[in-house]
Amino acid sequence: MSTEKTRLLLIDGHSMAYRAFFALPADRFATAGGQVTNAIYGFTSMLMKLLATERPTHIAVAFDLSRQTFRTAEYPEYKAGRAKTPDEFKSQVPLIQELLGAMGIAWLTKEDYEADDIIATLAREGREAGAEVLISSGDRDSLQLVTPDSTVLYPGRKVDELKRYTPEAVEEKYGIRPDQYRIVAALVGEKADNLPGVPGVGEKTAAKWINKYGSLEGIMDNLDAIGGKVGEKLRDHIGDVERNYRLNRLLDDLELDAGLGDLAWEGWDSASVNDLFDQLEFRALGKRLTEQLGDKAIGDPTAKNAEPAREYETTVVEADGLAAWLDAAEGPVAISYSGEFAAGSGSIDSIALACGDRVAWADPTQFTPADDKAWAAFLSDADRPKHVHGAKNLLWGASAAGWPALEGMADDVLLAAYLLKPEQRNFGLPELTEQYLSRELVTAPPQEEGVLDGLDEGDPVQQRRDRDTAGAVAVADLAEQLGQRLADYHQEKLAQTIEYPLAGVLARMEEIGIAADDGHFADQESSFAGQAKDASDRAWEIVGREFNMRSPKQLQEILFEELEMPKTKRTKTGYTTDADALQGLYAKTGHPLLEQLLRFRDVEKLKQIVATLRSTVQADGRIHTTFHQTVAATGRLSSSDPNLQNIPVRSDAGRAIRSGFVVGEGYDELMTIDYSQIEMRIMASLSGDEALMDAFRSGEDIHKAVAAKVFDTTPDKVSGEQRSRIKATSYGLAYGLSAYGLSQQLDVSVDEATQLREDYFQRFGKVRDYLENVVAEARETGYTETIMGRRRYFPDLGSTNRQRREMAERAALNAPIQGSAADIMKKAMLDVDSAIREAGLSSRVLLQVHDELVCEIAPGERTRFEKIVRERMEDAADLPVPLTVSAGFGQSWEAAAH
DNA sequence: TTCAGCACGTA
DNA sequence: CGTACGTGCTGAAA
Repeated sequence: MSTEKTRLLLIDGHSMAYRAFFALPADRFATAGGQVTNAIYGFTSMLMKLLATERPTHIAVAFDLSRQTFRTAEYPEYKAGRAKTPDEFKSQVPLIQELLGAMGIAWLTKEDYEADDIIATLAREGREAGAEVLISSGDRDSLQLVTPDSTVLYPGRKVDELKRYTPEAVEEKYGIRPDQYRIVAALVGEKADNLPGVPGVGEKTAAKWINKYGSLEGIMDNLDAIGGKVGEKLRDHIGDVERNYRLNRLLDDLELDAGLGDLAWEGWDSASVNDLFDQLEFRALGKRLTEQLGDKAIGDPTAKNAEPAREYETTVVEADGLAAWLDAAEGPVAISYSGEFAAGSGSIDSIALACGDRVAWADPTQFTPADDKAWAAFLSDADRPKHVHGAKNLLWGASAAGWPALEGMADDVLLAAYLLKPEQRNFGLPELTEQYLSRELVTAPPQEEGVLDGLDEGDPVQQRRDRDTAGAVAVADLAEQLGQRLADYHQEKLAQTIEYPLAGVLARMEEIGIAADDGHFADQESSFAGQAKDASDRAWEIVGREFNMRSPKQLQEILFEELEMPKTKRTKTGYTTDADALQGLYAKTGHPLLEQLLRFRDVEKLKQIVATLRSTVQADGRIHTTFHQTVAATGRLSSSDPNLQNIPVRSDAGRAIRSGFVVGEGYDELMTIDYSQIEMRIMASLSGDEALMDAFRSGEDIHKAVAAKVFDTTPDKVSGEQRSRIKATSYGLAYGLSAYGLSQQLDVSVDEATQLREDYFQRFGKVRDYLENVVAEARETGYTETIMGRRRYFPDLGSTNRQRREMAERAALNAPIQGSAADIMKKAMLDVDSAIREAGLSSRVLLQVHDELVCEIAPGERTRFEKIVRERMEDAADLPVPLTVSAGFGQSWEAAAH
């Protein structure tokens, strides 16, 4: 038997769970089935920390049963006026209790009493038994329980910070003894409990009185001696004080189902906890629990959750040995590799192959001619299925090494995982291994004696070998797992026909890059810099001193404090100084500073863009962006390093930057080709709205045609104003724009904007039905789908938080539209790619900007190439309205605009 | 050095 | 109080 002193930990379950609920974003914590888990996760996390740091021998968690208690019976207004407990929270409480069960921790409730009363009772029992008592509560009333043997852990400012209230700490903070805390609380009142105190009396005043008169009785006896306004208020509210004092006493003599003896903590049941963590889709917590509290585990904590690393034997391929290994490999081969990679290029110095339980490793830079031949034959054989995690780097490296084009890319687990959960942030191989295989990516598997002679663990070659062999095995297992899931969720076709082959197309586009005219960029950079300097000089002169025009903080001081301009829209930290607001201020005040600020912002931004672009021009004189296939939740691509999908186009000066993207040597010109109003066409098609589809079929200027229907006139009579309003309305619809938002954008009244929407839906009623239906269906199923079946999940649609819910509604309404457009463009890119190869053309696609392709045309191919791209784009989807594209040609991206 | 907040570029 | 992204700067925190 242990002789260690009893340490009793008492936790207010609701308060801890509630804190967790508000500290963690609900949308980031939900299972695939839609169960929100943020409170459970946060609660578990806090609990683990408490257990690990406090090491209690006995534990109990107390929960409130309902709002109705003996306190509400005595004073019905007690805790009235509190916001309704969100359903999202309520549904998590039983799971928390289930978790406590698995953790071997007792939890208690008591009809008619609050959790704090249970805690007070157990605390008294503990103290009487000579235990050291720790109380974790978010209710200040628990401070009355502090004694030399009872410490209250009260949440601090940060979520995971707990302040230890010992008698000394209470005294330091409030200037009174813990047993006097009830008097402070009674005098000051507790807003959260709807217990008003004495107006004007705070903790300081209360402490002063208590110290002067010793007790509440003492204060009551000397009511008339307390002078001033506060004295008067005290006398007016003394009834409230007495009531508060009565109600805030925690009862410590409840009859409970469990006593101290039942609270001994034996440890957590690893099998149950791991099962529950699996069910809740908590990946990292199990590991943390084992690390922090492995000694308190009952059963093997690693047994259930962590599948054992697969047994495999690594063959280090010797000279001329690759062919034999490959010949003996039957079925799919998983490939993992490493090397050095830059945008569009790379070199590979480590390759691991896994097939069943056979694993091979080789350094391809050491291949003999025979190995090279076998490797090339394997890579280019479409009948030898290959599995990878992220093909693009391999494709860059393959191309740089002169290997043939890769065929038979049967599975890319990176892309598969993205299709299953497009909103997930981290799709790294270690993460996926843990997520889908419930095991760690072991980088140093047990090795056969002698296999690794001459290599020590710190050797970089050895490290690559360990990492890649383990990686290849993980890829092989993941391919199986994810393949099944793709089938279950009907994402297989999308994976096989769109995402997997697209990776190859993107890798090539990245490798090719787009030619840059650095002389042009340099000229622009200095021109923008000069203009920025000028604007800045003038602004400083107007203000009378130098300041940093790039600093919103300094700007706010000058505009709103020194110049006392009217306040703009609030931000988290002050008032906005964005361009819209500055323009508004200029309209109101006409202050010359604002002109300079706006001009500065404008040219400074452009300068910065050009400077960034210049820094990314590679030795070949071209800019090689990276396209990301697993980032945008809707299915779009994104672009980075640099982002070539947000090069300015709206202003003249901005557009001039596009002149710096030019046709490369050996090519004739650039072509830009884009879909016209693709999202609106999709909206028309998906809604089946005849009027809107007609408008598109008419072939007229779509916004004019729509405006004519809304305003009940003919297209030729539509004014410019009418057209632009309708255009904004049409696009706004696909984003879930509110009447207020529309009014802001069009600078009209909300009434007018509302009317405009009404008129619009009057003529295009099915569009409204469709948009509403999308959201309703997503609420039912939990997800939306694009025309190609791409899914996106929306756990927040059931949120009780209005802002979150409405945000989810707008995103859900937009997802099928934006996502279908992305599907279509991806399909078009693949079709264009095959068609180019079939036709044997040298022209090529360089960039994709969502609905636009930028291409480089080889001499003499313009007509044929345009026809191919145009047709493949137009035919990429079979919609009830035509997909139309328009193209332009020129020596630069700007000149190729149309 | 890292991070949040702001601002702003595109479809 | 309009969806989807990426980048650079400031200023505070570490």
